[in-house]
Amino acid sequence: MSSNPDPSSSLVEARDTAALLLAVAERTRQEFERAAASLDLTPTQARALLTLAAATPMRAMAGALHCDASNVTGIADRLSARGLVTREPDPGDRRVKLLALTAEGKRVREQLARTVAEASPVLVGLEADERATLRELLGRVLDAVAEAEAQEG
Amino acid sequence: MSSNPDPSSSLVEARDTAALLLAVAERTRQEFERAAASLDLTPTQARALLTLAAATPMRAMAGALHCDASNVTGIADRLSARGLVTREPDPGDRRVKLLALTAEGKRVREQLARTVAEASPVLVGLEADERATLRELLGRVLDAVAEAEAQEG
DNA sequence: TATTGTTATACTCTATAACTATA
DNA sequence: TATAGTTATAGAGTATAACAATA
Repeated sequence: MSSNPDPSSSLVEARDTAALLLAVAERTRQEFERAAASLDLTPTQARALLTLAAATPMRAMAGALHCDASNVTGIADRLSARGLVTREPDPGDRRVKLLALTAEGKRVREQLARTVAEASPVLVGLEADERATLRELLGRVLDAVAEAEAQEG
Repeated sequence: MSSNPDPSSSLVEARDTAALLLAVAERTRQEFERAAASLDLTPTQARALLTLAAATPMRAMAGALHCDASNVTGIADRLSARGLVTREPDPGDRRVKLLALTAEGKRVREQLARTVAEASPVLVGLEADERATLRELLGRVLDAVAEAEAQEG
């Protein structure tokens, strides 16, 4: 070990990178929360809205939000009370209810997506070519994580 | 606009980068939550613990957690009930209570920091030189955000 | 007067367990 | 039997407003 300084210093820099990513992630979360609040949405409601590119079974919504299925009832209730989503029957399975955006829901979702994108930390401080590099690296990270997940189960 | 394709395509790629960062941030949040849960901590409790490198006034903790000061009472109560923190008087100002880690709190905090670092998405999928590039870019993003914040107030 | 921490209150998110209607 | 959605329940985080102790 002492003959090669790389292993330990590599560990250190890996942790530095992890800490930096955690800080940026924290910041991103904060901006997301602010963007959601500007539209009177909680972070969870905002995440649910962004999930609804198409009508989605409530069970699938629970999966997308990484929460228990019982939570989706309340989340859908509150979005529904604001007129942003409706529960539609699934033609193929009468147990299933599909969450679908109303016209107003679509408007709010688009505004949300715009606001979130505009508030992203990457829009300040990086040039176009640097963003390209960042995109490449982040894409690799996501792919690796997805692959690791697929293997483990 | 049509004479120069760059502005619009640049906007598109900027949004792609923002979306990618959001996805990685979401993933990071998820791993953080899992690491916290493995030590029977909620995400908020874990964030509070990581803040406590040194004894911290409750007011400052509220600032670090970006939450209202009234919340810190309950968060400190629960950490205190588990024997991880204590409330110490501030010698210089009798209104202030300093949150300080117990010996057990220090142990849990260190274990948490280790687990969080090991679970970071950047540890899979990136080589050392790529992590160096990522570190450079993320550092720039953080700096730019901090600067923008300082200007706006 | 202003600030620190607390309490009371209300809302949202979260998981667990038990229930119903369908499959 | 198994699955989709709901309800009941309980704990945690969140903000607002009002309060006591201290500055």
